[in-house]
Amino acid sequence: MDVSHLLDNLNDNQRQAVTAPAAHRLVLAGAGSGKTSVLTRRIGWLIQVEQASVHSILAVTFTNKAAAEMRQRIEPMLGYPIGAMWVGTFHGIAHRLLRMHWEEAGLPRNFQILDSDDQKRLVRRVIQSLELDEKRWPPKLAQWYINGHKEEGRRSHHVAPPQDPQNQGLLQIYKQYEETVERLGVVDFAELLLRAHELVRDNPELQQHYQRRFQHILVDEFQDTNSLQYAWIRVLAGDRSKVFVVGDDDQSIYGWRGAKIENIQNFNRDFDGAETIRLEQNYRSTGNILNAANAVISRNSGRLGKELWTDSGDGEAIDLYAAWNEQDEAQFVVDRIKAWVETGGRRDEVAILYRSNAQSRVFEERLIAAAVPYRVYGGHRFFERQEIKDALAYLRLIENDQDDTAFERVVNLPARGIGNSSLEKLRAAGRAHSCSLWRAVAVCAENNLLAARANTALAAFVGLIASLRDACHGLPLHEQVEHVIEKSGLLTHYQNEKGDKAEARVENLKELVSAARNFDPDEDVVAERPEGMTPLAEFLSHAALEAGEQQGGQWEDCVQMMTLHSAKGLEFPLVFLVGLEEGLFPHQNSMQDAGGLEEERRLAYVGMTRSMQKLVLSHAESRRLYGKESPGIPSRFIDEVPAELMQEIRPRAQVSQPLYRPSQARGRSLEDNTAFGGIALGKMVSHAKFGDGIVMALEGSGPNARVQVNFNDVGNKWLVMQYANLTEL
DNA sequence: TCTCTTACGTTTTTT
DNA sequence: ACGTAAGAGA
Repeated sequence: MDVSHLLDNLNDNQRQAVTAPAAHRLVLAGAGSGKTSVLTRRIGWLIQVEQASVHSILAVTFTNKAAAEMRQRIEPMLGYPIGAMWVGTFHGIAHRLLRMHWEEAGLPRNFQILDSDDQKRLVRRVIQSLELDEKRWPPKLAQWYINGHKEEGRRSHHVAPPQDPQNQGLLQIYKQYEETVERLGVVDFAELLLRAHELVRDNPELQQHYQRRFQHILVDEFQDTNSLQYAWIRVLAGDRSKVFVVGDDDQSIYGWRGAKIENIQNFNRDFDGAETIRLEQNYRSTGNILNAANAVISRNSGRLGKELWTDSGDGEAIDLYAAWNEQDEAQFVVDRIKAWVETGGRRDEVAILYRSNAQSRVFEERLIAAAVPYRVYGGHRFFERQEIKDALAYLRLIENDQDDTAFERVVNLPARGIGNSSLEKLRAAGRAHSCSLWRAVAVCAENNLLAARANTALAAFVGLIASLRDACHGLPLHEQVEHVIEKSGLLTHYQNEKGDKAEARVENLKELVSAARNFDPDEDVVAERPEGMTPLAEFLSHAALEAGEQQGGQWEDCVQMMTLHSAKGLEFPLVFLVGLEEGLFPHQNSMQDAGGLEEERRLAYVGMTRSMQKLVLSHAESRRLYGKESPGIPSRFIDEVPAELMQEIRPRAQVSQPLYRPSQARGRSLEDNTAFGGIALGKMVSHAKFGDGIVMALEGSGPNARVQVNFNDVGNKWLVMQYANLTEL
């Protein structure tokens, strides 16, 4: 068989990686070194040369996008569809294992997936049911605690009993959460991985089966794996499979969510006889950009070592702009973009990269003023939108009425007279009988625990769900969705809602019907389709696992704006890396420890290496962020770029007079306002009825002057000065 | 039950 | 500064 197409246009190292004899391999692939190409051709090589069966290959990625891209590149290469090959995300593959072996995994056949928003709500309910103070144990923290333990492979019974009350509370929440999730028959993201790991680890037959089956395991973005994913790969591999991982320790930027850079650093130790192959030739950026990026990243310690190079010349200098403030910075960038377009460049060749989302606003304002179309990455994706989740909650209840998260979400949406007090009684009944809210409805009815009106309303809700379930039976998926949206009253509810968001919501609900119509389960699933899954159940899993694109349609020639994190993997001819100030980038919260700072530096490295032709760095001498104006010290990352590679557009600290003065805060000056008499912030005052208190705020003037006083007995009150008759103490 | 007020948080994001 | 979300009052 002619396999030259697998090796065309590859450099020596790439070729070595593609054709390496079977053994464990670590491919250290620098930014822009053609790693996706190597990965897909490696798979082609295994099949066409090594005669590996498609069946024997497992390819794992982090994002659906990467998985889809890999599939799309492999199929034309082989010339036939690869349905039998397992290509997917960690979560997707884990999900498939659990669907196929739900019984061994101890899950109900129709288990559903909680996304992180669902999970947070559920954690919150658990905290409330334990009567713990949400101030002291915020749901977000508890969620982080639970997922953190799961990602280290720890169930609640593995956690050593803590001595301090704070952690005791968290552990108690974790325990209760485990029980609840079990009862509801739902599974969160971390649970997918943990359960799939336990399934293969603790079940000798399955373990042997999969270890025999997957002769070749390939992993993309290996530097982003967490402990659990690493353990999972190891148990699936056993000691026969060959593991081929591709990654770049210098691009590890997800340590804060559990990724262990040590995994890539220890690969050669843990996988016997592993050999490292480096891809250092870069096909993306100019020499100047690479030299700058190399210089910055060289300050990190413990690197596996790698230096990018190119044979395509130095290119233009890197520009450095010292702006007076964030407005000036944005205007400079917009002017540069206009010049780029005027000289024939496209807008979608330009990216503005920043450390945190809050920075996008100023750029948006200036771009709008200059009538330059743009697109901001991030924000809610399709299946995460409120109205979509509402509709999905109805569908989930049809599929599984034990799902309290879905029940709570829509029991009173649209409003049907089931208020918080009735719900609280319902929850109490559920707790008392350890049953779902669905069953608690019947319990309450039998024992007359609720007001007659609430009882009727709940009975009607239960009846509604039951009738939706009946009506949907046998209908094609999209008609089920359509029916539920209409008959549940959701559509009418959003149609009647006012505001500019409402219209988009109605549109989205209709879009959900189309999504259901276009949903083709076959595309998603291999020959070993899990038996007994309804199309609806598959659709719901799909919605949770693949939240969909940010927004469709707006792709045409727009300036691209995104955080440095979301820029990973992308490339643009012209890149603006903005906000290079100490405290902002590197971010304040990451500057304390060496590890955090090194991750910030890798982020800088990622940002710089996005640029193909021209890189522009900028910082502001003064910046207004979160309502406060503060002076900015140029980021250390600027100093780490060799000066000879940079060209200063406006030399730093040359003049001290800002062009744009920071706008004066429109604070009311209190000195010239006589309405408050001698009353001022922080003073103790006395009121005839409320007693003594301290002045918290002053507002308005003349007859409208109001004062906020925190009274010792009755707390905060707003009082009109004119009538309050306060006396100073 | 709805609307208004107040408090809060605010690095990065995928599944 | 600003948006959101929970809580309080009408």
